[in-house]
Order: sequence, then structure tokens, then C-alpha cells
Amino acid sequence: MTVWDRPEPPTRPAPLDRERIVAAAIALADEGGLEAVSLRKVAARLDVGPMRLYGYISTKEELFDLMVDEVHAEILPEEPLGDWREVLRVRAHRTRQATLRHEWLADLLGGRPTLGPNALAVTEATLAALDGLADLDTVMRAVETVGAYFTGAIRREIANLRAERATGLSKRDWQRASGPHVMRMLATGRFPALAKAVHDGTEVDAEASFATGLDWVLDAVAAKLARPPA
Amino acid sequence: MTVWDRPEPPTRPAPLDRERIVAAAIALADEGGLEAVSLRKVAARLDVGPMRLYGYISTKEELFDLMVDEVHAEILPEEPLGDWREVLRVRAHRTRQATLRHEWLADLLGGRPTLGPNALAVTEATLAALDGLADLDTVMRAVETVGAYFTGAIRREIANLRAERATGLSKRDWQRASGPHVMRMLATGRFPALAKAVHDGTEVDAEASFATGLDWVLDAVAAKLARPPA
DNA sequence: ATTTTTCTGAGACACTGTATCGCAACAGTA
DNA sequence: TACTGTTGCGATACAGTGTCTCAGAAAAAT
Repeated sequence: MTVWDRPEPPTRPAPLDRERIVAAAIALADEGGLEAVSLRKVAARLDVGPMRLYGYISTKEELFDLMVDEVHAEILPEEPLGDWREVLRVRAHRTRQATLRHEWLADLLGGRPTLGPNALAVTEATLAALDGLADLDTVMRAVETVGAYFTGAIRREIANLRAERATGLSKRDWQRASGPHVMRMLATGRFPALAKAVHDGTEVDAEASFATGLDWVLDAVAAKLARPPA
Repeated sequence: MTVWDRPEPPTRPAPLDRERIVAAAIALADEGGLEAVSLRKVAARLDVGPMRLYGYISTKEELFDLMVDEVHAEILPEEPLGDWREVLRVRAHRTRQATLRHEWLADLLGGRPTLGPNALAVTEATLAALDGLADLDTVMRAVETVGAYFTGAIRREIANLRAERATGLSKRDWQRASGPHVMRMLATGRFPALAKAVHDGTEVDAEASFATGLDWVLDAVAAKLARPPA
């Protein structure tokens, strides 16, 4: 009975779990954007047949949900924080940073309810920080308002960033020269205020403007938390 | 030379322009969501070969851009408005209403810079309303902050609405019973604040909560416009 | 050792966005 | 009026996509 007489052991299928699948999908998305994520490519990256994935997820949307929740693990701060304001601000900034690391997150942010364990943990931490500072409705309004702000702001920032990258121009130059189109539009004289804004506007740091807008919204929340609602 | 001797005149291709294309695409999207919009279906609706469209747009993304700009025509109010606060509030509410009419807009909002003529007109009107009330940087921050808020809020509202529709439950019941999943998570005791919120939370009207959050943000803007920046 | 159950992956299906390119209808010229 | 150059249309093709079905192989149970 030499080695050659014995057949090769049957090729065991590559081990698999959701963690591995999500990691592969995130890697693909980080490299080529959300559109680079196809079930076939994810499967190929794991040396697995495409249909194998359907044992772990039942739809591509679910894969996206898992990806989003996975990133929320990066958003949840490891150590407890100070007052409610810091909690909200840190959450906003960490979400922004995570989105800069995983730009595809901008395409998914706010697109569907996030009910994964990590996302729930983030929400829990936020609510806990505001607990007792006002009645529940006010607290919810505060959390949602801040969330709406940073979701929208991050999406716009990434959208602009992509546009800049596509033309290879800075934001300001891009506005100035984004195709002849905008210039021509401005030249028509139909948009005087806009023209002035484009002409006189200084190029502002994206992070600074994000932070400033956030502070404004936090100020508003502070005002409402201060005195109980009518 | 009877009629039957003469051949039919050659079938002239159906007349076409961007307006028609965009209208067909919007109709499809209104009926079946963004994913129901395919170049083939748009073309079929216009009795036209799919490739014909490429004379008017050069990519599907461009079609989406045209659709978004078309809806912005509904957002621009026809008559001039009062003070800056009313202008911003009306813009937010009209954007929300337009998105409720065209839910697919939620998927596109904030996803890419909007440079079409109608979107520019909306921006122009907004900037004009704030012109002179503060230095340009502050004005821009105000417009962008409010825009970020309502963009994010609208997206989340539509996301929740779709989730409710998928389960056929009200928002509150949905949170309570969205699969066993959330309930099981809450039952673990790891999310006390969240559990309390779900348990004690009253069902709030979506429009009211949108309006309230908007007012908060507008209050914040008002505070910054009042006194010139440091 | 044999049966039952589970799981896997090859292939197929109905689509998608887009490139290519032959053909037909038009405009301009002789 | 005949011809030719140009344009623009659309059939066909290509390389993908998400997902279904199902024959067969491996694992578990008997």
C-alpha cells in the first residue's frame, strides 16, 4: 500500500463563516467600491462556489447589512466617555472617520434601518448618555436630529470627494471649472448669489466644516435639553 | 395607383428628447423603485431601441442625474417667500414632500453633487435668501448644515417607511416585533436604555418629528446668524 | 454496512449596462 | 434626377449580475 495506491483524501470544502464572508466583502468594497462587491467575487476570494454563500446569507442586501454592522464595531468607542455632548460628538466623528476608511459606507448610510448587534450597541451607548436629561421624546428627537445631520453631512462630503477625484481638482477649482457647465450656468447671470458664493468662497477644510455644523446642532440640542419641553 | 399599390411610408423613428426619456424613467421609478429603471425598460416604454438612449445620455448615472434635477423643479417654490427661515423651512419640507411622491429620490439624495439647472435654481434661491445676513462662510455653513439635516432625516424616514411596509406593521410595532431579532437582543439585557426607549416610546408622527428637528437646526442657525462670527 | 439527511457546486435563467458595426434614411452635390 | 457622403438607428454581442434548480457527493444516523 504505497502512497500512490491510496487516493487523495477528498478535498474538504474551505471553512466558512459569516465573519470570513463579510471580511472578504469589505475588502472588495474598500478596494473597488460597493459596485465591486459581487457574490461571485466574494466567493472567489474565499475559494468557494458562489452558491455556498446562500447558506450564510439569503440575499445580497443582507450581506450589505452585515457589512454595515461590522463597520459599526469600529464606531463604538472602547472606553466610556464623558457627558452627552461628547458622546454625540465622538459618535459623529467616529462615523465620519469610518466612512473615510470605507467610502462605500456613504452609499449605505441611512439607507436602511440598522439592527445589527454593533449598531444596536452604538445606539445603546448614545441613548444611555442622554438618559434622564429630558423626557424620552426629547431625547429621541435629539439623537435622531444629530444622526440625521451627520449622516447627511458625511454623504455629501464623500459625494464631493468623489467628484473632485473624478476631475482631479480641488473642491474650489472643481466648482469653478466643473466642466464648462457650471461656469456657463453662472455666466448666464441667473444665479447671482450662487456666482458670488463660488467666486468669493474660501476653500474650507471638510473636517472643520463638519465639526462646525455639528457644534451648531449640538448647541440646538443643548438648548432643548436645558429646559423641559412645554 | 390605389392605396394598396403604394407602400406604407417608412416608419419614422419615434420622436425623442431628454424630457421624454426622463419622464419615462421617473414613471418607472415611481412605480417600481429605482431598481425598476433599466435602460431597456425606459427604451421600451418609448417604443425605441435601447441604444437610442445613448444619443441623449452616455451612462445610466447621467439618467439618474437628470431624474434628480427634474424633481428639483417640484421643489423650487413658484412664488417668492418671506425671510430666510421660511425659505429654508419650505425648501426642507418641499424636498421631503417630493421624496414622498418619488421615494426613489431617497436613494439618490446626497449621493452625488447636484449641478442641474433646477437644482442650481434651488440653491440660488436659498443663498439669495441668506445673502447679507452674515459673512459668506457662515451663510454657506448654514445652508449646508440645514441641507445635511433634511437629507439625512428624509433618508431615514423613507428607510423606516420601507421597513414598515415590508413587515406590514406600524413603526412602533415594527420595533417591537421586527423579527424575533430585536426582541431577543433587548431581552439579553445588554441594551437597557434602548429597551426602555422601545418600551416607553410613543409613536410619533413622522412629519412632526421632521419639523421639530428642523426647527431645532433653524434655531441653531438663527443663533449664529444673529451675531457675526468671532 | 446501509440508509437517510445535509450540503455543495455546476449549470441555467433572466436580466443588466454598454460596445460594435452593418444598414437604411437623409442631405448635399453634380 | 442620380449619386454619394454622412448620420443615426438598432440588431447583435459580450461580459457580467443575483438567484434557482437539481444531480450527486459527503456526513450522519441507523
